[in-house]
Amino acid sequence: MLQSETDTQNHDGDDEIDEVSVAAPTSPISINNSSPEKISDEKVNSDDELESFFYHRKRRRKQKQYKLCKKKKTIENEILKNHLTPDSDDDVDQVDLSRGRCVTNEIESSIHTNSNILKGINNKFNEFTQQLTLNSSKFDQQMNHLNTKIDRMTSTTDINRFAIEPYVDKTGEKFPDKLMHDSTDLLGALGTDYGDYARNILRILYTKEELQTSILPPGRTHFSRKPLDKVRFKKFKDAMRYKFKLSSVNFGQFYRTLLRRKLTDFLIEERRRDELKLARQSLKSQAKDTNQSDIDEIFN
DNA sequence: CTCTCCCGATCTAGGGAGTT
DNA sequence: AACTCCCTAGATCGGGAGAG
Repeated sequence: MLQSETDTQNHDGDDEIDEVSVAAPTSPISINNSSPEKISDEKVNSDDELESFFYHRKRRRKQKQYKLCKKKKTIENEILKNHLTPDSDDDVDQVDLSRGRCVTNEIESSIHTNSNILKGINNKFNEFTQQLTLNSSKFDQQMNHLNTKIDRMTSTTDINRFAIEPYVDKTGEKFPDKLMHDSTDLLGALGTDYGDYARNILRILYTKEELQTSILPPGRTHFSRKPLDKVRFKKFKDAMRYKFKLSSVNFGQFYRTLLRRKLTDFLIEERRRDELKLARQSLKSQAKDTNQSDIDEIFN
């Protein structure tokens, strides 16, 4: 086919796909070849096999319709003829009339069966729709129950409190009551959860400038910022472990999975805090200035 | 309304594996 | 050996949520 030729010229990558689709053994062409119309169909261009297949089907349907039409027309003609020619034989008339009635009965019965089938389909469809509505409402109910359960669970669960549960020591290790840094007992510091406590300890162990300019240890050579002092960071880790009685084996995992992210965010916030404050203050002062100038303008 | 904490998305650089 | 690609870890940014 001309179109396919131009297609292959235009899209080299599609060649394989085209070949497959034409040479596929499941192609309807093989079925078509065994049809009674095979001889007449030999004239059809072999390139356009798919089209010829549909063409056969169309032709067969057309022929059927044509035959039906012809039959109908002859019957109608016969009936008409019988009506218009009263001289014809009465017996012959009766035979023709009965033939006509027979055909109309056939058509009526076929219409009847078709309408029955349609009714059946309609009923089935209605049943299906009802079932679907029922199921969806059941699903909605189940989802509502699930939501309620989740709400109840989350309301009674303190995520931060239970998050460290897997890392708590279960071997009965004895933890010290005090961990001094200068004159401050680190274990005496307070915090709403382990994240809050960690931030407070870092604020005790390091100066504001250190927190603003450093990153978490161990740091990397390609980072511009230096890591926090390692000795004090060891103290920080000890404080965390003693305070929450965490297992020495699992502490590394606790630090990596739960704590580190909070700490990096904390350090970044330490850097941003002052900038934000300054920005807010400047905005405020600007607003104040504009207000004052407005007032001055009014009075002048 | 402000401040703080937190999270998802994105950026950056190193390191390993595979290819030329 | 040089290069590219992909993965990983950590830093950073933007913005939402909640407490006070």
